[in-house]
Amino acid sequence: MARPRTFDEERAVDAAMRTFWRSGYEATSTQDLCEATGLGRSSVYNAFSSKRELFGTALHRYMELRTARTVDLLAGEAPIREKLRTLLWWIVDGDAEEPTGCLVVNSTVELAPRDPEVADALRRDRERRFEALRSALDAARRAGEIAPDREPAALAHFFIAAISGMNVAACGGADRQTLAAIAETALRSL
Amino acid sequence: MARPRTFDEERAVDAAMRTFWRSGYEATSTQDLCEATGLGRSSVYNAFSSKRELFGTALHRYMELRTARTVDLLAGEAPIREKLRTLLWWIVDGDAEEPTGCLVVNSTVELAPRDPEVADALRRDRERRFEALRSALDAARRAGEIAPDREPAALAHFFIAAISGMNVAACGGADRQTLAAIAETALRSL
DNA sequence: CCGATTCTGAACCAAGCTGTCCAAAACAAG
DNA sequence: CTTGTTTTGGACAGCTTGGTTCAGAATCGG
Repeated sequence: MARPRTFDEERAVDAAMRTFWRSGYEATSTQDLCEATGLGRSSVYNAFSSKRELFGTALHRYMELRTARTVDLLAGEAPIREKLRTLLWWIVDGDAEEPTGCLVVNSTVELAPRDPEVADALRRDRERRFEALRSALDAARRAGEIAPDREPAALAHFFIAAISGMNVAACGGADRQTLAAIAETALRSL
Repeated sequence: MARPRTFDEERAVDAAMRTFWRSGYEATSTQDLCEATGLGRSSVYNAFSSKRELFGTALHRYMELRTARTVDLLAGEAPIREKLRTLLWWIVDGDAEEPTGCLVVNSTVELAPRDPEVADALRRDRERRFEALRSALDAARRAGEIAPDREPAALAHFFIAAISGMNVAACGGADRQTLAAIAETALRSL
């Protein structure tokens, strides 16, 4: 009963996500978002209300994609060392199609300290990843894959931090070899 | 032979540094810088040329203070484990007077990917820290403090990444206990 | 005290920002 | 086709931004 949208909303969110990811929230103008999505201002504001709102949607999409993949991996059957190696090597071999680094890390640094809503969304996502890690590590400990004196929760926090650190290094232009060295060293704390 | 400045330039840089540190480069307006330093626009522009330039000076000052402290610590006589523990615990017990996190990490994430000059300054600082770490680790290995099969360079990269990761966690609101767990776990990779 | 020079505060500027508005176009349903 | 609703592009508005200008205050050497 009305004119239908001529663009794919999911594609638009995806384009916006990459733009925020590459340039950060503040350095991305609404003009940039229009160009990235290929939409006019009206369409963007009509569909997403505001830059803030669109950022929220984009961040949500990013977290959903990434965290779901991580949770799946950790819930699998492989030995814990292999799971964690896979996790860390996703960062070593980035994706040439995508921006360097990680939108979650970038947003934590740029926005979390001064935006409670973003901070909260990030915290929820982090807790999801933490739980997945902790429970996989706990299972591995019970299965005797890792020493019984290792604290799963501490290890989970540690791996989250190691992953953040690798993403910061990637933003700083670290080469594959450096990232690989970090990954392999981190794995030795198991 | 002319009117002297009525403000302390170093103090002004310090105030600007904290502002960039707390809010990021883009989110800090020149107005914010005037308020933080207590100077008028003319004075700021007369002394520091531009926002970019002032940021550069502030970042330089930050890196000099931090890295000098780190290099001193690592060049000291203490056992390597103790040195590294001190380094990591500087982050666990932050400084209530100062913003959370680390300006170097924040700038690496926000600016390095799109600003070659900043990226270069950050890279030089990182190399200084890397060298200090690597040489301390190498000395420790020769002294038998750590296993001979540990690669000092890999460990150095790893600790830099771990420190970055802890700073990201701090930005995300991690509590002392979490940061302590990360620090202690990282130390186990020695 | 004087002249040269520098600093400072406030007004000012152009450009870019986020967000709004509106008329026209495009469609679905009857 | 008509009617009703939504989308769309482009113009527009109000602010804020980083940066400049300039007149006058301040302070130095002489």
